[in-house]
Amino acid sequence: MTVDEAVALQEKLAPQVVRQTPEGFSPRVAVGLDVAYATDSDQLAAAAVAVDMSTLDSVEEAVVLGTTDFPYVPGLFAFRELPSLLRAIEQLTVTPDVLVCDGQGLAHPRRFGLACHAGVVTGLPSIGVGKQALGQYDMPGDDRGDWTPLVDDGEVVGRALRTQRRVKPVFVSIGHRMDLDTATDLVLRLSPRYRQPETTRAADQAGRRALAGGVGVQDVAD
DNA sequence: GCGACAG
DNA sequence: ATCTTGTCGC
Repeated sequence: MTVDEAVALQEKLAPQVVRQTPEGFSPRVAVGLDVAYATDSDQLAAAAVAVDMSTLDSVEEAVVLGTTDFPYVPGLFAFRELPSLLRAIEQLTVTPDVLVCDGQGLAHPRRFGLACHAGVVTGLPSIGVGKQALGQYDMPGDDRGDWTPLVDDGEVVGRALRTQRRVKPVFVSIGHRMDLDTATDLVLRLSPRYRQPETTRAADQAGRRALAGGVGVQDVAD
């Protein structure tokens, strides 16, 4: 796929994003998505880790090895990571109630970041949690839970959210079948101790673990 | 036109 | 994203 085709696909799928959370949404299983890259090759490890929302324990993880077929282009991030991430999600035996992506959702120039793309193609609710913002924002207060709107082109596309006192904020935006308040609440619940959600941390670790040791997918359930 | 630009 | 251990601070 070319850059132009990728942009065209985003513009075509963006209208399909549902900015409303399903009735009675009460996720029991949140799935964290992240990709780790090898230093000396084009190999990557895409990880999908299912986390129990009540205990925040990992209940299952799937990692798939792949290669980078698409270069890193700001705005087209999903075309680099999503193909492998979808394969990882398929390996899970549990059904995700919500996907937690490492990157932006609606906070994207075409309102279709990785989290939106992942949500739309799977039909699952999803949210995006980025470490860097695409857009403008004022620094939120110092306390955990403090937030300010993330604005792009005059539109509120997400929030700069402080998940830990005096720690740099993360940038939350909706992916699909989700609203900002619910996404914010979810991210806070997933981040009781560290800056990033446990879902992202678990997926990050699973990914680099797979790149290091050749040992493949492990089910961490008892 | 120029720079900045999720991971 | 990746190169990387210990260390200062709450």
